[in-house]
Amino acid sequence: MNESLSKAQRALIHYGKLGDPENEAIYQQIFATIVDHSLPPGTKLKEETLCEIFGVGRTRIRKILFQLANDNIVTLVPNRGAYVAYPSVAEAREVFTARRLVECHLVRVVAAEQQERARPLLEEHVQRERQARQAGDMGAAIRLCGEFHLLMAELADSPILGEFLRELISRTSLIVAIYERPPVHNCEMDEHASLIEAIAAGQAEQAALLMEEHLRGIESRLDLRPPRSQEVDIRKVLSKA
Amino acid sequence: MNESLSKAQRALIHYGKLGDPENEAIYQQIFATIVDHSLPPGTKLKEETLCEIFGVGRTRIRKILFQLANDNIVTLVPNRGAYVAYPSVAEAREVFTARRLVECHLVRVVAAEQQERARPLLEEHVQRERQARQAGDMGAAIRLCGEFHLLMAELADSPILGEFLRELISRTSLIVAIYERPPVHNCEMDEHASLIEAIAAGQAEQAALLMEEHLRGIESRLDLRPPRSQEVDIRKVLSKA
DNA sequence: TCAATTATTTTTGTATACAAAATTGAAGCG
DNA sequence: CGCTTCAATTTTGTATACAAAAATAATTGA
Repeated sequence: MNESLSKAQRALIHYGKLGDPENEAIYQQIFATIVDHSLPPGTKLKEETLCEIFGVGRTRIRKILFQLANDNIVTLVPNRGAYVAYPSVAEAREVFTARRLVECHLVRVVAAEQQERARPLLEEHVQRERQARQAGDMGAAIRLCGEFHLLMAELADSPILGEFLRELISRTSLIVAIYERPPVHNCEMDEHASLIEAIAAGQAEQAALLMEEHLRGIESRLDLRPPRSQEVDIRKVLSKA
Repeated sequence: MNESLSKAQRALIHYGKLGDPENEAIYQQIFATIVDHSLPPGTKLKEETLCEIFGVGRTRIRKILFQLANDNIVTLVPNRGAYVAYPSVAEAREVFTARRLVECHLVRVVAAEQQERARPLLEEHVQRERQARQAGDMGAAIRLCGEFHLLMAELADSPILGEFLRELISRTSLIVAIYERPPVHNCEMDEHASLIEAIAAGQAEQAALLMEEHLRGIESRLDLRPPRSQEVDIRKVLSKA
């Protein structure tokens, strides 16, 4: 067989991007730890340390860090190493803009085409999140809250937008970790509940509106004013003395 | 300094994702060759061969292939190697859906907020594309046509949506290579021209509409009927004899 | 004492050697 | 002649050794 395009190729055997299941597991573990705020933004991720933790060589850790960088939750600085990403205010704003665009679209599709399938799936999920929150497991709660939004892509049968949304949601976690104002309940549960109602009723526009408000609500509970700590003109500050 | 978050980190030194400029150049070269249809979908990309071509070790080629896989224009099959991606019909459809969503949004923003800045930039670009086409350099024409669409993200100052769009556009190139019907002029030049008019006039809704039609036009000139070569039920076909 | 410079250590980047898996080609059997 | 089985070859996956760069510590001279 001299043919360049093999059947296996067309069949699209999707193993996750890292090929090996063990690599995938390590990736997921680091990913989860970043997203649930256990590793705060800016944390240095030294290769050697990760090697020891997971008992693998540097090659594999390197591949995983590169993947995380592609997810935009890790920043790779040449010759300096990997850090948990620290999104800027501008990035934060655009993440929310993009989320509104994508999620309003998805929720509209789901409400229009998948009302019946949606309700049980979504309600079961909200239920699980409620339980995690009551049990005090905030890590799981954050993860489940993100997954709720990802379910829209699943229901709309939109893997490409889903993958993009997955990125946006994990970046949102970092943004919240950096810019949250003291008393923040990330995703209000009752907002999810009323969203489910609109979807199940097939009210696409109403659902889109609720999603829009929901996301604006999250954004508005952050402190995204431009002039943050850095950005100070040393000259002006010091010339007062 | 024991601090985990360094100043260099915050400053976000964006070197391209591959760190080294030489790696970036190799990446760009392979990327361009795939997108301009020199390497057709399904082509096997053997590591050793690429090493010889570019005179570098396998480690670096590997990183570059991994990056291309993240762009979704290369598929990595575990233990089998890298292939130029071969998007399915379903993927093709979703790429166009996502493009309509993103590009209509961007063009609306540009028409509403950047009318004055937009016209000269866009017209100069269309001009260059026209020249390439007349010179018969179809590779450059394809590239420039894609860049025209990317300019919207630039003008709208939306790097995140821009990066996503960059992916979608390069995937479109593969899709066109696979599913085009005989006489296809990829992006109609005059459609771009009327789009520029609407933008420069600040007619956001009109511009969005034109973009929508433009993208639907491209999609409609493809042959995206579901039952393609594979997908045949062997039993049914053979039981007739 | 403090700043600048140099030496040392640490950490990342790349090539390469070796192991594992897949492909190819050759026998062997029906 | 076609099909399976097994060996030989090719190709990918990973660890590791070494080079390059950055961070840290020590030294020197005002």
